[in-house]
Amino acid sequence: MITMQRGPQPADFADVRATNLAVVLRYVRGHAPCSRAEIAAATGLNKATVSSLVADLIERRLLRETGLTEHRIGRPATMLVLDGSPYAAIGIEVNADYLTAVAIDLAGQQVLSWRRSFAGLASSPAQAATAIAALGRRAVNRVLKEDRRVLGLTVGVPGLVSPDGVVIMAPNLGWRDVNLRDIVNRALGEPDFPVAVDNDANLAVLAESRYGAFAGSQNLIYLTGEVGIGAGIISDGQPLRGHRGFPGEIGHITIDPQGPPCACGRRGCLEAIAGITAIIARVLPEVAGDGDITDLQPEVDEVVRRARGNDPAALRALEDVGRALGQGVSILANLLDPEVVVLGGYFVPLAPWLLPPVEAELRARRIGPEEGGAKVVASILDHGAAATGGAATVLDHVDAGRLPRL
Amino acid sequence: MITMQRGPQPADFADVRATNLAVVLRYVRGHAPCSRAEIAAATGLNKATVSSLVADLIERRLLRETGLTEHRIGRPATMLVLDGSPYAAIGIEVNADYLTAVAIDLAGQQVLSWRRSFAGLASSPAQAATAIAALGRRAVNRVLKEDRRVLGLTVGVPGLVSPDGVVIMAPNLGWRDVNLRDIVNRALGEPDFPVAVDNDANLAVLAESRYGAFAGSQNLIYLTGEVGIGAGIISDGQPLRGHRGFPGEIGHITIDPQGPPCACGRRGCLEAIAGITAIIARVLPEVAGDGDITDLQPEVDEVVRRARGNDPAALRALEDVGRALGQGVSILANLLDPEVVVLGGYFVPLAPWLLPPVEAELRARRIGPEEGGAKVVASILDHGAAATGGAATVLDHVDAGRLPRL
DNA sequence: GCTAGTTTGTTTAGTCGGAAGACGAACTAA
DNA sequence: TTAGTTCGTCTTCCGACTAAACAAACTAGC
Repeated sequence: MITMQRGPQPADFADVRATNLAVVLRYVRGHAPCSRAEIAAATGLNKATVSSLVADLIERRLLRETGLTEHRIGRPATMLVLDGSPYAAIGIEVNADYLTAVAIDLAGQQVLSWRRSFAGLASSPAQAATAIAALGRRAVNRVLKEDRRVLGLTVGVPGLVSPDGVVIMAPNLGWRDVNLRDIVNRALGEPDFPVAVDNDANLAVLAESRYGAFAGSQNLIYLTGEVGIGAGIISDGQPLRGHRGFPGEIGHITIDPQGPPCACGRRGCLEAIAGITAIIARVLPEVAGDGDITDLQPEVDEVVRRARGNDPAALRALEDVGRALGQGVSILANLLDPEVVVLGGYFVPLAPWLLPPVEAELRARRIGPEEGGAKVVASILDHGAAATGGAATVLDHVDAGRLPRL
Repeated sequence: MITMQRGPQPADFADVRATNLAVVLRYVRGHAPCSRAEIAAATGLNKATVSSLVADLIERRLLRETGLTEHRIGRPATMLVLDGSPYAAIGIEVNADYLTAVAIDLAGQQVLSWRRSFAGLASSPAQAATAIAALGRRAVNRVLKEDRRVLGLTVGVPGLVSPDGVVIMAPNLGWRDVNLRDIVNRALGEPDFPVAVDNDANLAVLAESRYGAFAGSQNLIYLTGEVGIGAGIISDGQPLRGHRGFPGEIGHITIDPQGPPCACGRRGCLEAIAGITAIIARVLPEVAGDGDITDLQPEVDEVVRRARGNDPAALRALEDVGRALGQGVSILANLLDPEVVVLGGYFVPLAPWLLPPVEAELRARRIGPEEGGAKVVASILDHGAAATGGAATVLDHVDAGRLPRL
């Protein structure tokens, strides 16, 4: 099927070829190992065409033959698998308290995963970009040392990012109007692979739709459970982009007009109730108020410890938080009708206590029929979801037909 | 550009042809009258190809030559325009208090617009379907009498509609699990054109994106201001569908936990504050409470009269309603980043009093930068927006390359 | 009026890529 | 050994776009 974009975008043979190459590539991604005949039968493409396409993909080293089937009637089939090895895509995730770098090969195998601490708010954008570029350069070198070509590098940032890679604002990093893509691109020496910058929730939801528990879902939402709460939305299989590229700002929905004050100046925003700092302040009042944002993992661990120990105050607090979160999720579910809402970030370790009130709230506020309604689950990806998504977005271009030339 | 769907969807020459036919058709729709040479220059297609495509479209009577240019250097160009006349698409809108039928030709010209009263809640689904089919049959006959072929008929219903045309629930009609598409299709005698059923907000937003003040926008939201409040969403030029096909349920967001009770059992839902019956109850307490839903236009007219007369209670009530609506719009704007939110239905006559508080609330709750943020406007289409959208959705299939065979 | 220049749209030849079907290869079953 | 089955390639054909030449129809200017 050929679909239309806004402007006049005529199609020609190159498009047909690219489409069919991508069809074969994606079929093998999902059904490896498989034979040419199987691909032809499943896709409807002619056997000869599949042979030609596969030859092309093998020549580009995107596919590899991997032996014959045996003990079957008829001529044995030569099986095909993705050959991820010659290529890799890199994703880097910027957070208020740490950086993550991930590289995955074409087959989706993680070939690198690094985490280093990072003082986001304490760094100027230039310093931060230097740190990001340094991490990126190290990742690139590592990948090159393994004889892989780098297909692209995408940076995820918790904030509003314009389509051309300018960070319009990132409150938790203290940035405004930083052209991060250009800076990183220059710091990497204008490499021959594309450098992109995107919102962390957008990237995380992409990772979730590829490698999460509901991989393959066409309609899912990812909630970042970090200092702020943002939503990444995949609708009909495509990331929702919006007019300016700033969708997913759900953190400042008013949940309780009499609730705690929020940094935005209002009271009772979702973020002010269910953001991780708000949770910590509520459960661990004794450590709250020191203000500076460092790696919050120790505090989260302590919250988990208290909940595990059935500390009544902690349990009550988490139930309140879960109800608030459930209200937010209900709005998302009724408005966007997703198949699943994935809770990410620091919500993951707290999920055993958050999920029941979230689900109760969702049930109570559901408009549509029960069956098929939105499920809520905790992410099975770790904190590197946005970084993984950054790498996945690079692979998406390949899957969509932009094959790397040899 | 060829984009990918979920499954393996190979492309071949027919797809290329269909794509390019649609490219030409859509170019002429947007730039008529224009010449073949102009189309070739603008689209990048070869002149010979454009000639071939245009010949094809003329043979199908989708385009028409309309004379030559004069007084220009060089050979005069033969101008092309859309030839809407041989075809028409029909849309029917079901409301709690009336039915609307609209037919438009391929050029987007309205060729028919009827409104008849209809007792939605008082009718059984079978009776209602009979009424709908009767109206549809009359519209079809009228169109056929004008020597037009009917390309399709789409019915808009205020409720949850599954992709195969089953009305899962429509509270304001009292329907549950009604296979309206089959019923109407049978009542029309299994015609050779497709019959579809869709949610009214989905159709209205489509009409808005084609014929409204922001026609052509790729990211817009339409709020139905009827007895309930639903949202139709167009994102990246495509209607947002959701996992089950039930997006846009915004009416039961909690705006004020201490607000008036809602039919859903909670308090202070958006619909319970800003739905048209709630507005009437607030501004005209003396007429409220009679319960049965008839055509509400007289009551709305009275509300407008009082607001025009600067009745303080009415003005205060409308400002409160506007603020509540503004909260709902803010959630939409921050979550989906639309270019514009269009207020429809009974909100249109009340817009002069609703828009200022809505905009104030939106400004106060805006997360992203000011410039380019969501605008809020009243629809310039009348109550038949969903019907017009129903017809437009039929034309969309043509524009996407599914040309009618002669 | 005639010629040069310009623009339009068609014609012709060429290329590309997928479809259809024949065919050889390589296996199992009997 | 033979029949049957399946795989993958080869050959032929066709449809659709491109490129380039060309005819048609006009204006401008002498």
